[in-house]
Amino acid sequence: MTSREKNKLLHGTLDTLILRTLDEGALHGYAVARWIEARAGDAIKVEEGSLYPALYRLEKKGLLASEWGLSELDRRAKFYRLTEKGRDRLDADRAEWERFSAAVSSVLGEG
Amino acid sequence: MTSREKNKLLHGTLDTLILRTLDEGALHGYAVARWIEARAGDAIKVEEGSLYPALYRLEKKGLLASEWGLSELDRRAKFYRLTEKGRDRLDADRAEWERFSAAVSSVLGEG
DNA sequence: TCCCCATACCTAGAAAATCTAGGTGCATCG
DNA sequence: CGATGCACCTAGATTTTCTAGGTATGGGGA
Repeated sequence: MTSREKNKLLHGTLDTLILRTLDEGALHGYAVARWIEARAGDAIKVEEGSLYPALYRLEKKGLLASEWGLSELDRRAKFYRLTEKGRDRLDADRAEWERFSAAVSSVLGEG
Repeated sequence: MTSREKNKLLHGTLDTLILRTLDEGALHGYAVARWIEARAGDAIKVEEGSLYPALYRLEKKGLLASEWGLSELDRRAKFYRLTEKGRDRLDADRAEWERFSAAVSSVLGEG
């Protein structure tokens, strides 16, 4: 392996993926990871060491709000939901992703 | 701006963009940056503080080879070209980008 | 003439994000 | 009774990018 970082492309997009996931409704952290992985096929693995720090970051920035509760399996779990600010950020991030990924694809393209 | 990093999505893709650019033929560093920016519209800005370290990294890994020469304007310039290993890496990176960007888009998509 | 800008390179240090590699506790299944 | 899955947490290493400087040359405009 050249680098220790498995998913270096994830840099900067994980936050957006989390925001998008919670746009579906409140979920606890563990479920957020599973949801993203399910939608991504096996192309993205959400490591817990990336996930939890990301959730704290987002909450600290006021993009998420959290609340303790019980999971589907009656386990203690922290549920996150999008704030209004978070929804705005999601819109902006989506647009930025479109812009950026189109640019990269156009650079990578033949000719 | 939330973060000091202007183009946080660039993380991990810059190397690939450089490899792809040099697949066109040998170019000096400064020209690589201009070429990428031209292809990307104004969606990507290649900072010199990112560019040169990236070129050294890639050369150190054996993906690029360099040689001093003269630019179009007869200035001293270091020309880089893809090695065989670099071309292989480009192929792999392209595939990984396709895979990853498709996954992100599918997560971000509605529904 | 003088200064600014573009070309072309280089680098140290800060900042940010991810991953590794551990850890906790509890419940369920074999 | 041990392993596995759920659900959370975190310190430290690693990597990459950016900021903000620097060098040197040459041409164009005031």
